Order: sequence, then C-alpha cells, then structure tokens
Amino acid sequence: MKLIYMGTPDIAVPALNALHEGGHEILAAVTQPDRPKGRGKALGEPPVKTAARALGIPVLQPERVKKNEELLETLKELSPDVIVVMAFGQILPGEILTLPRYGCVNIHASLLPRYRGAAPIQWAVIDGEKETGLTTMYMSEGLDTGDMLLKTVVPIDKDETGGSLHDKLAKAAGPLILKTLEGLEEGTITPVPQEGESSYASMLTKEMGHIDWTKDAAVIERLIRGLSPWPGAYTVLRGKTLKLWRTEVSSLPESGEAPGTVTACGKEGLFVQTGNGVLAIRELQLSGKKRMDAAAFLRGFSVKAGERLE
RNA sequence: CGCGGGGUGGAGCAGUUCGGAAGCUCGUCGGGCUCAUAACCCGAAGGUCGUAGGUUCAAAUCCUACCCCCGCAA
Repeated sequence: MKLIYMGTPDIAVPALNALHEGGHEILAAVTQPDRPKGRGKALGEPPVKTAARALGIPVLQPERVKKNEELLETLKELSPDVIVVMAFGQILPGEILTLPRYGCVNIHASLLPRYRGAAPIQWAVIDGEKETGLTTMYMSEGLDTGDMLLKTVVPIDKDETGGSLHDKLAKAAGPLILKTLEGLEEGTITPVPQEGESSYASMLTKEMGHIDWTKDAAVIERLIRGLSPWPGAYTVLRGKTLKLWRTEVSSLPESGEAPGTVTACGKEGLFVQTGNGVLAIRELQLSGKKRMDAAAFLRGFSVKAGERLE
C-alpha cells in the first residue's frame, strides 16, 4: 500500500522498518521537529527521522498538525491509502483522520481498552500486570478510543523493566502492522468497538520516581522496574539523589524501624525497611557517579545501618 | 556558551584547600589455619594519578587547553 508513517521516538522505528521491508510504499514520514536535547544543548533529531532518512523516505516535521493547511495540502497531494501512526506525540485533527481511503491506523502499546494514553508500557509494569501487548486500531478523535483491529499479547516477566518491555513491544509492532494492513486490504478484519473496563496511563514524571518508603516493598520494587531506565526511581541519601536500578523484595524479617531506614548493608546489598517488608537494593547510582552494584558502592561509600533514605 | 559532580593498580574510593615518599576497602595470585568455607591469618604482583603543555628544586595536588563518563534540566 501507499502509506504515510507518523511517529517520533525509538519505539516507532521498528514498525517503520518493517513496513519498508514489507514492500509498502512509504510516501513520507511525519515526525516532531528537532529539539534541543542531551547534556549540552545540541539539537537532536527524532529517531524516526534518522531511520526514515536511512531508508530514503522524505521527512516532514510540522511544528503542529492541527490547523495546519500546508501540511493538509501536502498530505492530500501524496494521496496515501492509509496513514500509520505510532507514538507520534500529537493529536490528529479530523481532516487528516478521514483523508486516506483506509483511514488512519494507530499502533498502541497495550491491550485496549486498558492503558490508553501516553505511558502504557511502564504503567503495566508498575501495576504488576502479568501480560500486556499491542493493539492496532482505527483512530478516532478521542484518545486511543477507536475501533480495534488486531492484537498481540506479550507476557511481562518477573524482572521486566519499562525498558525491556518497551523493546519487546517495539519489535512486535512490525509483524502486527503488516498483518493489519494485509487484513484491511483483503477485508478480513472486523473492527471491534472498545468495550469493557478501560483505564488511562498518564504521562510519567520525574517526581513519580521519588520513592515513598511507607509503601509496600513489592509496590516499590515494581515502581523501580517500571520506571527503569526512564525516568528512573530514586531516593535521597545524605542530601544526594540516589537512583535505584534493581531491587528485590527481601525475606529478611522486619526491623520495626521507621520506613526508609537502612537495616543492614554488606555484600548482599543494602536493606531498607519499607512500610511493609524489607527491600534489598542490588544496583544503584549516586548522583554524578556511574551505575554500579551495591557491593561496589559500599566499598567506597560507607553507609551505616540506621541511616535514613528520604 | 543551561546548572552541577567526576576521571588515582582489575572494582569502588581517599588524598587536591595549605605542592614534598602511591593510600583505603575489595578483587587477583602464592602460602598458612580449618572437617570445611564467600570466614580468618601471612605474603606478593599490579598504577602513564584522563590527555597535552606550563610554573617549580619538586606537581595526583597550582595554571592553560582539550578528551571522556555521569546527575539535573529538556
């Protein structure tokens, strides 16, 4: 099919490549404008732009897509059969949604109608879900509310992080979108309205990662996994940010001390009392330092039992 | 020029203020003790102190430039 691809971050790259390899004619890739990023201030281009250029696909980077006559005209001239959207980052106006013959198809990283919205992957981990997946759907003007086409189910492992799940889903998106387009062309897919329990996965913020030690150890452990590697979960040790990368719920008995208190530290790691249970810190990173395992950290930085994490 | 921390044997760090012997906790190797051990005791190897210049009798330490890593912010 002749299509236009809209997407921005890493997760949208494999699907673009798959469409290209699958023999579809990609008329253009629409992505967000280059923005300053990184430590310096250098202008960085969205991953989808990099990927599209590598494939020789023209790139469009409108500042915004709503009320953008120029963009609308360009899209009309290209006359795509379908527009495929994955993690584009902007809401598409009705004029665009109805433009292609087969409409606009979105790839969403959850099993809809659950986890609509911006950060479905991380929230699935944080909530302790056993599985999640991808859903392709027709786009409507609501947020991830359109009729569903196909799904792929992906299990969530015990040690799954937001990052690892992100990668799994990104890979799975290619085959799913190819199958979806094939089905649309052959008329073998019946769109299904979203019914049943829906939920919304709000955007992640840095502040979410500030650990509340009064929570259950299991809840904190999942939060740390879900927010890894971005935006990361952290606590504060002696006034410095201490990121926690890997933890385990410990079987050690509770100390009876206040939540956030370090109860023991040694080769096995750092143990922290939570609101319910003890959490063992395996891998961490102090502000300005590299990420390292707890044993290495303790060799150069002595933490005493009884210290508080805030 | 967005703000800030840092580069010291294989790992994590101290030492830099106020120049003057390369140190700590581990790891590795050898030996000892032990029924045994990730425990304990004794010993050893291993370092261009990020790079390049400069100041000095003398630089990890002071000055200049550059490279690299990381936290915040986006």
